[in-house]
Amino acid sequence: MRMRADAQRNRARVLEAAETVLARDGLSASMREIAELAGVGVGTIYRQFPTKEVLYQAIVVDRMRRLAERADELATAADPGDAFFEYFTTIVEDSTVKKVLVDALVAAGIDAKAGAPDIKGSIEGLLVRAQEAGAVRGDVGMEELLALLSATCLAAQHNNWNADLRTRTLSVVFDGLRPAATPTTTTTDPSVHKASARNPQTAG
Amino acid sequence: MRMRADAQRNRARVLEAAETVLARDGLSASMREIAELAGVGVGTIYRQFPTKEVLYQAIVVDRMRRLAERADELATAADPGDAFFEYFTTIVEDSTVKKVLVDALVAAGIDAKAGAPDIKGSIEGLLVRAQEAGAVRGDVGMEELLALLSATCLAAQHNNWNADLRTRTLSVVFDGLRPAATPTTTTTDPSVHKASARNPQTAG
DNA sequence: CTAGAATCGGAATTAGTGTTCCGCTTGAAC
DNA sequence: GTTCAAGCGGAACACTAATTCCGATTCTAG
Repeated sequence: MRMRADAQRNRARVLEAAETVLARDGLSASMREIAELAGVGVGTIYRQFPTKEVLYQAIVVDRMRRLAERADELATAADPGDAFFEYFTTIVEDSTVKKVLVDALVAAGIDAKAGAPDIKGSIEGLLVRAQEAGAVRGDVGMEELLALLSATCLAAQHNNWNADLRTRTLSVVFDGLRPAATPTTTTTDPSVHKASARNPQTAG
Repeated sequence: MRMRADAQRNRARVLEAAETVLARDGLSASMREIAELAGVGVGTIYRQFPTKEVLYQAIVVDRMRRLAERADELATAADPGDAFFEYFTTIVEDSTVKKVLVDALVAAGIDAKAGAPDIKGSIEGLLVRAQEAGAVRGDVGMEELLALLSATCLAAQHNNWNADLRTRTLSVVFDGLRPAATPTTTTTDPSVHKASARNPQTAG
């Protein structure tokens, strides 16, 4: 059975407002604020989403889906090393602004969460390819990778990293992720760090 | 003028209980719970600490002081590299259990906080010595270091890292912090990571 | 245009927090 | 032992936020 037209419109408004507010305030955002921004009463939200948590879920799952999609796209990139590090950077960049993402990414240990697409699998794809290409140490597992990803996202958001600090910090982490000898790269000068050579203009 | 004996006893109890509860729950811990654990009424807490924040401050400042002391101790260690990495590890270890520490470490951007000792200066001492000894890349600044420290503490606590994951994750970060060629160390085998060689039995 | 059900808005309810208040208790000075 | 101010406990208050409820409104089938 189809929804009434106004109900559909309101549902969309609520989702949009929730996305905005949750991005800014994370799980501590209030329903009232979302309702106000959406231009509806709180009751209207509850008609569509039985609890605050379900509303969050809806938004987080959507974000996760997009993230997983992005990972799958990058999985076919020409340079698996670049793809891997770009993906890592993108997520950390996002998390400065998207508080929910971080809360969610971390809160539930990234996986679990009913209905969430298999983002872990998608990321693992990137990792394995990057390792096969020799761009990432072979002895780094998914656990460490997710731990590092959580860590940087959490800090980036919590301390509001600026672009410069983000670049410098990730540069250290990325160097740690690379094989000790960086055998495949053409540069033999150890003072050249890939991470700092990345050009942010390619975003989107 | 001296405090009444029972007041002194209660103050100590409150501090101890607060330390415990805050360690577990961070800033979201409730005064009621602290009072209960301490075996006193909430009013008793407020007699000694005018607000929740002052109570937190007292505990955080104390922790910071101990942390700074530890850093100063390690600053005279024989091997500045070991000292630096050991210190980093210790703090991350602690933060799995001590939620306040992390909240505080991160919330205020580590410095500021009235009355807190100059922990930033102490840490910088360790960093500089480690860099002079060639154990840490010279181009790593305090900002990145604190960012990495925040990041790992935050994640360690939030995701409840176990000892194994902590070791493996820090191993990656530490490798990123070392100079590319690791020139000074006697070991030439790159698969040997100092971090994983640490023996946890020396705690306390 | 009208009926009537779906939907709405936002006041009321519920629950949890930090903080204040005040009658009762207790340490310690004499 | 007496005295009494310092100190105590925890009920009461003020506030905030999630959730419920219901009279008023709005869609849509006919």
